Amino acid sequence: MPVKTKAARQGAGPRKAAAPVAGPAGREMPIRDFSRSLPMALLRAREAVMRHFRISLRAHGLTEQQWRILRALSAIDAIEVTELARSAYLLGPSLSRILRDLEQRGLIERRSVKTDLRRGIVSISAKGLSLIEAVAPSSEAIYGEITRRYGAERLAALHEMLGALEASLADMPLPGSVGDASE
Amino acid sequence: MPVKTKAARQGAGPRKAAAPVAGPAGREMPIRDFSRSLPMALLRAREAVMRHFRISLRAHGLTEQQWRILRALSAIDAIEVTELARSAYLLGPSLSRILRDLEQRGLIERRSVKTDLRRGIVSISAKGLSLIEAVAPSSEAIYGEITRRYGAERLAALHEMLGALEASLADMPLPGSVGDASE
DNA sequence: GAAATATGATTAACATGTTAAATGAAATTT
DNA sequence: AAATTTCATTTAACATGTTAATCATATTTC
Repeated sequence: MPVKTKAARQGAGPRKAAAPVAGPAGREMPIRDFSRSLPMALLRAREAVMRHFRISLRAHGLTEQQWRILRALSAIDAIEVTELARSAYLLGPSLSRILRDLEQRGLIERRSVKTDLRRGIVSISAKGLSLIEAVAPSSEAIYGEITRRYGAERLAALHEMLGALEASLADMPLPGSVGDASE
Repeated sequence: MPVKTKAARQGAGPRKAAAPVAGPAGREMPIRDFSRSLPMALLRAREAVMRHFRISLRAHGLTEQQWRILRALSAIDAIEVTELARSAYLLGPSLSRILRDLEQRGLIERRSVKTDLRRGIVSISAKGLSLIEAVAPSSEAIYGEITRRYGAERLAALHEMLGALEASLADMPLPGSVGDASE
């Protein structure tokens, strides 16, 4: 019988050192454990929220990203592709693919700027607006229930802290820029 | 049943657009704007953090998910695939693909449980451990700088709030379960 | 005003997220 | 024991994330 392989449930232990210490496997653990990983905590929290919306969106034939785009478009008359990418927080290539699909489905409309043929302009169609109005109620209901469970004030505080985190790192230099001669 | 299907009461917060109001385009905005979207806020915060780590990982030929797996494996002697999926927070199919790749690269080792040939056992190899030790320093440095900028206490508080959010929604019924006859 | 450069958008290539289905093995039922 | 069901894992199919390359149009430079 091999070692007890059920040591996977980390996180409850009092081990907190950032320096290498002996782990359950007897090896040195060069880094903090998962429970202290910020990206992981953000990912888990986001997934806990999103799995509720995903079901609702899927019932309407929309992915999360498609919904973000339609939502962004519903708030304005028209917008350039680059601007839309920022607004919906998508990378260019993803947006490009999704717009192609949404256009084929008749949910959006496209044209180009006459003074600069490189730029594309996107707007939501009547059909797209209808779809949003069809999805919005359940989406709002889910958001309401989440707010009720977590608490409106706590939710507002979380929003503030997330925004502050983003702001804190906005001007943090990326590795590989100046000062890192390890390459 | 679970959620009140009427306009999610905005609670105490400064309500902005719980009910449809006219937006910049003159249309009705059926839902809250992006800046108040919790999934979006979590996504943006996570990306603000991850973009720093991604560069470092990429320099070592690793993706974020591959790193999560190696990290989880480094803390234990061996682990079953299903358990590893929970530990690294990956879905089965993703894990399956990544393990195949990591094994071909010699970073992990696999075998199967003799008493149950369905189950696979995974462990990190010496080469995998070396890679972790090579990546860990810059990873820790990045984490340290993030902590310094955001503040250790604030970071701990954020962790707590994220965990609480996850816990709040753990038993929240998903749409489509009992009581929702809107389909 | 043509060549060089810069910019907006798309395409390409590969990795992962997500859901459904298939595969193979063990447990259960008949 | 054979048939069925359950379980662990993998494969399949499609959508997106990510980086690099491409294409067309604009701007700059000489």
